[in-house]
Amino acid sequence: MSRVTNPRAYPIGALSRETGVNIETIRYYEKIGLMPRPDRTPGGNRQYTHDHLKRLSFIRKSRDLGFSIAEIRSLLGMVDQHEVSCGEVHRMTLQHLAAVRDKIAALRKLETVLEAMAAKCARGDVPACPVIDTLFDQAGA
Amino acid sequence: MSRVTNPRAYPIGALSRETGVNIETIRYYEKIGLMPRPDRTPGGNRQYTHDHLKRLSFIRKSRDLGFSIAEIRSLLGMVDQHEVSCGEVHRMTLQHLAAVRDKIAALRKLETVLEAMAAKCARGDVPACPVIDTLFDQAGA
DNA sequence: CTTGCATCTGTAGTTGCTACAGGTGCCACA
DNA sequence: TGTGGCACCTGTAGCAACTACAGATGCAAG
Repeated sequence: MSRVTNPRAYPIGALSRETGVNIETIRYYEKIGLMPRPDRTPGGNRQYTHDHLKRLSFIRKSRDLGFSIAEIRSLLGMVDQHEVSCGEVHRMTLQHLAAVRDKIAALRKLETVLEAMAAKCARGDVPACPVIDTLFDQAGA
Repeated sequence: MSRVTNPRAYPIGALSRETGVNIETIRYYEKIGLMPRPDRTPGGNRQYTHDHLKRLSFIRKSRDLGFSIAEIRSLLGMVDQHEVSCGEVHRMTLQHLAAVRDKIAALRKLETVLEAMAAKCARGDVPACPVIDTLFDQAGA
């Protein structure tokens, strides 16, 4: 009985390193119920398993893909209930894809406007600033 | 002396309508010092002038272009001090443009990945969900 | 003078974390 | 066996940029 801690368990720091998710963020995910509460050492330190690692990686990747916490919760909910409805997942993916495309389109417009503004004063310092003028021009949309 | 309120002044609701900025947001901008405190009616209601309208429109447009509150504060600071350094404004615009382009590039990548994921299950409901599988694949980056 | 919408203040909630403060656990090394 | 010191603990507050109340007044028209 020399070992009190499970040799196959990771402390939170290891999980953090492996997944690239901040320690505070891991605890935050636990608080909001996205990650299950892990076992603790007698002293109270969290002990994670490989399953936790897989789950956290899933969350991390989904976040990287821009899924919201709510969306991830819904995806994991299906996984947890062993009721992965591929149709539903597909629908969520497409919906998210549409949102991403909208965002790209909006940013492109923005890019164009910014380019135009920048181009106006590209010739150096002039008394009146064209960028400021543009922003102050007519009261609204 | 029949009129107590200035006929050339707008109440906050009118300013909101003209600029498309939420009433609560206008008060918020005042609280954080982005908008100056307007005069009040004897009863305490805010009375805005055309200058306020111009300034708020400026803020609105800048926000629409994705400038942060801090950036707008800096732009307005130059305006307020009658020291509009066109070079500095130009620099800020270009910097912001670069950030926008970075964001577009990131979203494009994301779009590609999401498309690929969605395409995998486009053929209908299959026992294992390819999207979930992709997200669960190998533990990390 | 009443009706009722417009405004008022102040606080709390949103999303997704991050950053403390002030305390313990754990483990290797002597 | 003791101790140094990093890892970890809880809990709270802060970030951006608002939004959403609650509960109290202002103001103008009929």
